[in-house]
Amino acid sequence: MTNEVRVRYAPSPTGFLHIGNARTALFNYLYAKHFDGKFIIRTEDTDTKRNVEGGEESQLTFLKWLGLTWDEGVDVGGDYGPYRQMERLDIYQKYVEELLEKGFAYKCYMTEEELETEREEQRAKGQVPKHSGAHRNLTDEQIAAFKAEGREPSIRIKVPENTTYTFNDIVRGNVSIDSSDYGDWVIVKKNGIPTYNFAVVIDDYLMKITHVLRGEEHISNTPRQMMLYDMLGWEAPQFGHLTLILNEDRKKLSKRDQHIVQFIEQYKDLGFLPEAIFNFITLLGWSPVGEEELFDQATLIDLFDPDRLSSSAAVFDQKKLQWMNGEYIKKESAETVIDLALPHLIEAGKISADADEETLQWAKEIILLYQEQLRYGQEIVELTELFFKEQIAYDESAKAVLEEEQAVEVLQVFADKLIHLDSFEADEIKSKVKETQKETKHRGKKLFMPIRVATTGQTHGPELQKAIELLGKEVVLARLDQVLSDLES
RNA sequence: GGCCCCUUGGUCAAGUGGUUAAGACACCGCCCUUUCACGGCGGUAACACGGGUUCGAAUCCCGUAGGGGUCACCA
Repeated sequence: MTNEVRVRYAPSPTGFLHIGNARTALFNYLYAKHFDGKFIIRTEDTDTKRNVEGGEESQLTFLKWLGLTWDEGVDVGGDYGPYRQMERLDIYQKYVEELLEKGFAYKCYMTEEELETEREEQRAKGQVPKHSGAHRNLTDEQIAAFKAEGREPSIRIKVPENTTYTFNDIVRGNVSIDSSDYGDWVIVKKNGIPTYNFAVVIDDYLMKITHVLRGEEHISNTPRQMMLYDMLGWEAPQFGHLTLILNEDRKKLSKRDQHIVQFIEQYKDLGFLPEAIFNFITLLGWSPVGEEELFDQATLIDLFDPDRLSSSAAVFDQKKLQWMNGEYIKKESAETVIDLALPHLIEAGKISADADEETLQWAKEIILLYQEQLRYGQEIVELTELFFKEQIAYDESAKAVLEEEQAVEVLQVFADKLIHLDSFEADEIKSKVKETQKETKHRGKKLFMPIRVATTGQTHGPELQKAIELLGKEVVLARLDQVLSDLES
């Protein structure tokens, strides 16, 4: 099993699961599953200042919600643990010493101020800020003096000269970057904690990671990591840099883009289905052969082909996600649709949280009336507005319908028939519509539209008879009366 | 600014030297349904630009332009 594919997703517990990170996780997952490999979750928590309480748990919770499972990780264990970097500090220590002994790394006593001054000077000269390596060869006296001042060292890598790092990117093909673009960089911070670029290499190697799929923003980190693989005499995994997800302005999606919902948790709260999000995100930066777009997870795993990963960034189209979610909602059971939508009616105050059985049943029927059109749970609130409003407003197109010459007659006759209806049910209502047709000789649009508009206030909506039933006799008659008296005056 | 990456309709995208340049979302129209919705059918709309290479370029090469990423003791 030496060729076993092992890939990982490495979340930092700094907040909620972002759509971009979810996508990275998803592609790693698909990669692992497609090649019958292992999918590993490793928590990268070395930035202790940015870690947030519950961050790790939240990440894992929403990864699970999306339908991902993993073979190794903090919660499920595995043979290559621990899976949390802050619990691997002693492991890193050994390699830090090796690098120091072999002269690949050195202690740097420069202070933050000195570093900043150096950068400022370089910028002033029009140069790109690059660490000078000033402390590469300190004498024992100098070191003693710094220590006497109470300075703590960080540990830096001596960046090799005249070396070109080339890697065959899974997404982009050959990428090469010269070592001269890098100054000596830090592998262990003053606080003794390793940096990302260092810990990642040690972990990926020890965890036998074979393929690293990560965001494009990591391209410039890759040569740093390759230096380490070289120095330690290890073979590097294969890298693949996924394109970024952009906002409508074609900029990297940032938390400031408030018009775009960006966290998986928010999508869950809005009443999106995990299967739809999984499906949609997979199609952002990857496409299968053929014209199908709706796939379940098993099919996606089967179809996944890293060669078809796109190398150009994609704009996140929320409208299409909504459409796709709607496609999934149509196929869902009544129970699931109700679970998705009902909480929103309650939250919006349309239905009381402790409503009686009859009211609840009524609300559920209303929800199901909209199953064909509902794109996400929360949308139910605006869709069903007409069922909860006392006064309905008629827009221009609605007024135009009511002002057609046959409208009054149709509504008059229809209202008279409804008054005498004992069981106010869709079938009965339908026959009353039919009787109205016979009596008034109006049919089609001329018949239905005035009724629809007068009762619902809308020219578009769900199935009419059922909607009228759910509106209830009292409300319907009141609305008809109101419209008629308005029209007559 | 240096380095790296990217460039097919408004958006997602197929395409790997010869196609009427797919398909999906959105938008518009028509049909079905005696209304609406669903569904079906159709339409508008694209190879950033300029040079090569070639009998022939969206496809290969070189420029230009535009966009993006990155330049931390953050990941």
